[in-house]
Amino acid sequence: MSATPSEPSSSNSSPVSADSSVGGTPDASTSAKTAASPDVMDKLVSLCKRRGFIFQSSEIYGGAGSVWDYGPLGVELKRNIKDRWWNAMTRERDDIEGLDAAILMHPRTWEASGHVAGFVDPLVDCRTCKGRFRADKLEDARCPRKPSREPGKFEACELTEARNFNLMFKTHMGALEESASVVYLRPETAQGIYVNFLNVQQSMRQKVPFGIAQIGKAFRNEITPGNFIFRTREFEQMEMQFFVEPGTDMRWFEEWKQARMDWHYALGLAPHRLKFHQHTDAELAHYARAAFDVTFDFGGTLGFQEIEGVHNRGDFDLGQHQQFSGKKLEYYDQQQNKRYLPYVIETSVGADRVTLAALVNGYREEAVEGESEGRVVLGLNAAIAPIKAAVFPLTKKDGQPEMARQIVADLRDSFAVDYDETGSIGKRYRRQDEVGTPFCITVDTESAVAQSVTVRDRDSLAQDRVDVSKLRSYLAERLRV
RNA sequence: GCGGGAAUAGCUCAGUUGGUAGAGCACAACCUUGCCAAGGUUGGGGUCGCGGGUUCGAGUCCCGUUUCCCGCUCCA
Repeated sequence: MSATPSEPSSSNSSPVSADSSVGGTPDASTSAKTAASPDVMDKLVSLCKRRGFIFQSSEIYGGAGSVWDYGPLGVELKRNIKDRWWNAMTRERDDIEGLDAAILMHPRTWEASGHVAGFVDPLVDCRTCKGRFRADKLEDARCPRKPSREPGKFEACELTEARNFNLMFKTHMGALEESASVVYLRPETAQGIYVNFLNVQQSMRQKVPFGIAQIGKAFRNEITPGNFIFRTREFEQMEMQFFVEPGTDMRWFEEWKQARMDWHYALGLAPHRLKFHQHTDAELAHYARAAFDVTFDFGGTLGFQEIEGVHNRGDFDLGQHQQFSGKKLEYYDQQQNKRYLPYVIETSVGADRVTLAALVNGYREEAVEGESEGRVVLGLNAAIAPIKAAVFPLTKKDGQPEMARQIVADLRDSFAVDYDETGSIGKRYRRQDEVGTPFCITVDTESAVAQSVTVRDRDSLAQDRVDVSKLRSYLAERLRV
């Protein structure tokens, strides 16, 4: 987490100064076609399907609403992003512990969190005036068509039946549905952390300030899902809740704000596409004392949208759980000899949204000198690219395929590598460009004798001649970004 | 949830006043070439989103439904 806005991750910017032979540069501000073009999202959806990144769920049945499946390359990309987050949060720090809480939780959890109460209101719609009203407050409501009329009069309206709009998925725990208790699929992962606050603190002998990190699925019956994997009903969150002493919370809040933005820079997201959005008082959630979103410019009609939220939740959550469970959740500070309910600084990233941001950020179409059609490149940060290196025999003669396969066998324990011998060499390069593979290794006519291969860089198209014995270190050095 | 639009091969799309489905690209095999896509030959793929209806006959007309897109609405 050391990159700064002025120095984005190297793999995502041109390693050489912009050369006219490489039409567009990876810099979105100068590239002819970037995700700012309204059609780029469509092209990305198409590319993701064609190349095995993301498929619509249950497609053969006509598709399930607003859920998506990650294909072979998509799962690698997303996993790489999650691993990066996990390492930055837990492995590289002493003051954050990992957790994997269950999706199904005690139903009282959601009463305490406010999710049940906040969304039980039955609503009615009017087919005529398009108004929407709370069914239990109809007598106070007015038809927007006739605002001067008395409240509660709806003779011109055609009201629908009252419907519940709870965003939580509901199911039953227990085999017999009648006698089983209602449970919910968690609408956020955070509560699994709060209820385990003392378990983690005591078992790991942590002292406040410390954090708990978790990656997991969450579910919301969104009224308006859409925009590919941006808003889906099943999604994955990467959440870290940092517990601090009251009074120190705003300092930690600022620290985490910056740390999280730095993480996105280091991921390779273009600095000019990232910015904070501060929640206004009206936007602040019921639990929040302060909130900033990290927003990313997805281009087109989407524009800047939230990919992460950094919230100061105060002691709302621990306080609620303490009240609803009847169990003390206070932390005992031995040095100061005092008990208190810690405040919580929450950082909550949408894993799917960051994945989409990385795809949008990386997508570019470039002109190539001497060609009518250019190439499509997925300029992913090398560290998150699903395939790190592809190995090709230049020809199928002279034992080149065998040598190439041997290189694949030698590298695959450390890197995700791919072998391809079909089509022309140029076509194979293009195929790899399209899925963001940073390096292509080619076994050519000199390779057998010289015991060396060419390594071609995705962004610069430059080729290095590298000894086979040094391939591993050559790649390792360049993939550590 | 409301209004509008759309759905035909993996992708992008044709398909006439209803007459049993096509192209380009992609993909696979073989031949050829060999460092930046498109050479040659051959081939696999679609019950036209799904379900009804009208008709001798439906990709085409009608109804319903699902999914996606655009607006509105909603949004922890």
